[in-house]
This record gives sequence, C-alpha cells and structure tokens, in this order.
Amino acid sequence: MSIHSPSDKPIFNKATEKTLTTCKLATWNINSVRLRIDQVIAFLNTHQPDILGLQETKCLPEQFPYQPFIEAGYEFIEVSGQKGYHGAATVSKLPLERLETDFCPIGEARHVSTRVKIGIASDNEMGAGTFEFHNFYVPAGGDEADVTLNPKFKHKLEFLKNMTDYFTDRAKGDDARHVLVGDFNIAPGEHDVWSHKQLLKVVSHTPLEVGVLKGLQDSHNFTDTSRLHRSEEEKLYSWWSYRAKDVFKSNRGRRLDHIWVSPALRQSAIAAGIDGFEIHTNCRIWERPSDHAPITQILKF
DNA sequence: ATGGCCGCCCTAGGCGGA
Repeated sequence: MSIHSPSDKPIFNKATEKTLTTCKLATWNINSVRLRIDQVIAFLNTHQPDILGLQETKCLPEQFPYQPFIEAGYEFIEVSGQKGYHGAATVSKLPLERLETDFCPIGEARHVSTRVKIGIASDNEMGAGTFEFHNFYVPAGGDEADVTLNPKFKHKLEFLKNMTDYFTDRAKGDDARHVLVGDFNIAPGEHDVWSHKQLLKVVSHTPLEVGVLKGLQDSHNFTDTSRLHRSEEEKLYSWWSYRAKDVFKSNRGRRLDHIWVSPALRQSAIAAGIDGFEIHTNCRIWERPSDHAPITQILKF
C-alpha cells in the first residue's frame, strides 16, 4: 500500500526568505477531501491559515486534489493516504520538509510529520526558525468501550500509547518546538461534551481513553491551546453527529479536534490572545458539510 | 428518547465513522 505523496511535489520557493511574526495553524477533519474540495478552498480563502492539517481525506495520494490547493497559494503539500478510508494531508503556504517518521501502525494512513520553516530572521537560535507540525488522525475506537470485546478500542489506546513513545524519542528538552494537530477522537474535558454524565461510557469520552490522552499530554507538557484563554466551564465543540436533525438546536457536540504545542511554543500561543483560538462552527452548517468544524490557533512570535 | 446519517467501494449492501 502506498501511503506517501508522489516525489514530484513542489520544492521550496522564495517563501523560505519570508520573515513572519505570526503563524496561523488550522486542522479540519474534512470527511473526504475530494467531495469537499470547494469547501476547503473557501475556508482557506476566508481565513488564510498558514498551515492546515486535514484528516479523513479518504483517497490515495495520486487521487489527492493538489491543483486547487496550489492555485489557492498552498504550494507545499504532504499526503498520507489510502483507498477509501482514513488519510491525512498537510497543506501549507510555508515550506514543508517531510520528516520520514510518520507513525502509521498496521499500515494505516493516520499521520503526516513535517518540519515547517517560518524563517524568523531575528532569532538565530538553532531550530528557532522552524517547528515540527504533526498531523494526526487517531482511530475512532468503535462502539464498545472494552478492550477485551472491541479490538478497535484496543487499537485506539495502543495508538495513543505509541504516540507517547514516539514523542519521547523526538520531543526531548524544553527547546523542542512541536505542534500536534488533528482529530484525536477524544473529548477530554467535562465541558468538551454536551453531557459529561451521558457520555462517560461512550467511546470518545471514557475515563480510560481520556487518561491515556492525558498521559500523552503530560509526558511532554503539551499545551491544549483551546483552553488557554477560555474557562474550563465554557462548552467547546468541534464535532456534531450527522444524525441530529437540527445540529445547533440540539447542540450535542464534542470537542474531538485539537491543536497542542510543546512548552517552547506555549508563549507564542498565549501571546495570540483570546481571539487567537477559533472554532469555525459555521462550516458545520454549509451544504453537505463535514461532521467536524475546522479550528485555528495563531502563534505570535 | 439508543434512533436518527454519512461517504466510500469493482453500485449495493457492508464497513467505518463516533
């Protein structure tokens, strides 16, 4: 199975020389990039993130719609894809270097690892002009929250534990500059779901998987940027089921999508202020929408 | 209220999503 992009991807251009004071990060589970290419491009044109991580692209690399992204100014594209299911892709205005370290157990396309060149001229510390951008699609985990009965749930927990090991190898020291984005398929907080009590046994919000995700976060002191300027009590959702008749009337959402940063980038996320983080909920009620809304986080250097 | 919808695939019911 081919899970990597073709080798004739665009090469670095003059953007390498660009000096940035901010960088806008985005992530969106698009639930078929081919079906919703017009929506993705509309989102990019309106909100102009520098980098977007897409999940559930649901196509092989050779089927990926490169051209519309390039025409919209996103020349740097790295894809991990398989036929019909899963898949992740990172599209960027800034030069991307593909790290050959994608973490895709059992051959599934669920991770694109890249290094982003932000080109801060004033900062000459090693690595300060770059950060790693890790785009993940964590397994959903099936219905039954029991590892002995449900191999998909077991796979989900193992995936998260392997992610922890992966970053133990990579994210050493306080200088490590890492961004983790994606559909983590877990709503960790009480107010990351519409009803904490009713979802305690529902995969995506069980204490077991929330604990494993917390283990990943704590092991490297990653910051969940969504809560930096929002109270823990504020309801935040990025996913709403297709099954609800009126999505925002019932508003039974979950915050499954995340943008995390390593300690070295925490101040940059804080500096962006309360408006630095946004959930673009309007995208969830576009015609034939994804069941996820995109989220963005600005980093200010 | 445990049913309600999606998108994909060797086009049609099954799988995966969550």
